[in-house]
Amino acid sequence: MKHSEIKNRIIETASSLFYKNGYNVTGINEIVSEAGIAKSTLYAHFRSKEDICIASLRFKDTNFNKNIEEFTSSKPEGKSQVLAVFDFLELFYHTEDFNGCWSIKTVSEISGDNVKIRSEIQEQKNKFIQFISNLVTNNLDSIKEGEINSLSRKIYLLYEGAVVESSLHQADWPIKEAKDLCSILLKKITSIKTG
Amino acid sequence: MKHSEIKNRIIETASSLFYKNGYNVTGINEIVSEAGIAKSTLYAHFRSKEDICIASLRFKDTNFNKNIEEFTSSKPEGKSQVLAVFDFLELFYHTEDFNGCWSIKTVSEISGDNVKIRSEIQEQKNKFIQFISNLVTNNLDSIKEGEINSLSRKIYLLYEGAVVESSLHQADWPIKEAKDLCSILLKKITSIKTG
DNA sequence: ATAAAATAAGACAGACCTGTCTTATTTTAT
DNA sequence: ATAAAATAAGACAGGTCTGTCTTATTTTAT
Repeated sequence: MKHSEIKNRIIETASSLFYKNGYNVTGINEIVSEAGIAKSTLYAHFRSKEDICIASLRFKDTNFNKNIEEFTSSKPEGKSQVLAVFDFLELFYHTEDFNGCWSIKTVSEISGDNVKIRSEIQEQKNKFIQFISNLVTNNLDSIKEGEINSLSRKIYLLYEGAVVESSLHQADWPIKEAKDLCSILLKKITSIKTG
Repeated sequence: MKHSEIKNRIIETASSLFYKNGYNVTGINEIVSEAGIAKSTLYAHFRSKEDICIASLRFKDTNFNKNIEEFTSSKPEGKSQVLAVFDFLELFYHTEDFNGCWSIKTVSEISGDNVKIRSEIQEQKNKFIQFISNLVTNNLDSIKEGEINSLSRKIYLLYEGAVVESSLHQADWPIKEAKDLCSILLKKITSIKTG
């Protein structure tokens, strides 16, 4: 196994365990044993568990962005491409290893003054809002410039609520309700323009 | 201090520490020392840390229900009483010790197969949805019976998203956007009836 | 007043944790 | 081929954790 492959293996193993079982309860020894490497090798690649956490968050984020961009851009342009984020979530929900939002799970576990992890997550979420903003801008040409931010944040809120609540209730009604409400919101936007 | 007062003291201390610092990182010794009692006393009142967790969740939930019911019922009847849940949240957000949603923080930390804690939280959330449902029923007499569930769940989603995201971003725009979207939703409901 | 119950204080077991270190082996680079 | 780097394996330190147990003191109940 190549040097960089080992690093990736650590990140993939850690992010999988963190997501499945939680950050605090997942020990270094468990990561090492699951990845099939030596502990000294892990600490040759990362200085601390916190650094592994950051790397895992970035790994998850990169994957997520790639997948949701691929999915939404494959849908027909217009409102349906915006609503597709909820279809994407529905697919994710029915995945075997769905366990809610890894970011929110992680911030729930860390100390309030851990700025490193917290700001990493905030940045990722802001990028996601920007992604929604682009989606809205590209697909709803009737929208006013000054309304994009507010609309994007609302859709973001619906998405985030749907992830957390579908995981909590172990049901997909939050996803359906969020999509439904988003659809109502988009109708209102376009009806103002055309009406 | 009376017997029951000690039990309450344990619950209040634990729930405060759990909420502020997290469930897993808060140790029994810390609870004991902060409450100013002996460890043997704590274990005379509770069989395990998990039992303290359940008691703390119920304590928080009881308090929350009392406060939000008091607040909303003090507002003028009609839409504004429904929207008041977001004003309540805004007040809560500006509280010194606001730290997001304790339920979601807790489920984020526990193992996926911990049915005891998980189902306790699910029940609490379902009661909250029921509270919103009552609020909607009492204040929007134009609403159809078959729409109450769906509407309540949507408002619930908005509320939950607002709590989690205002905590994550350390800003209150999620609360304002959630209230705004709720307002849009309520307008749509009533306009269908009157229009 | 006296027996019973509750509480305080803290040692202790047994298990876990993170991160460091040593030693031996394997891989890589030149 | 040979020196340098990377990895394996795991002991170890120093700390944490939950829950039990003992002993002594205080409170409660009758």
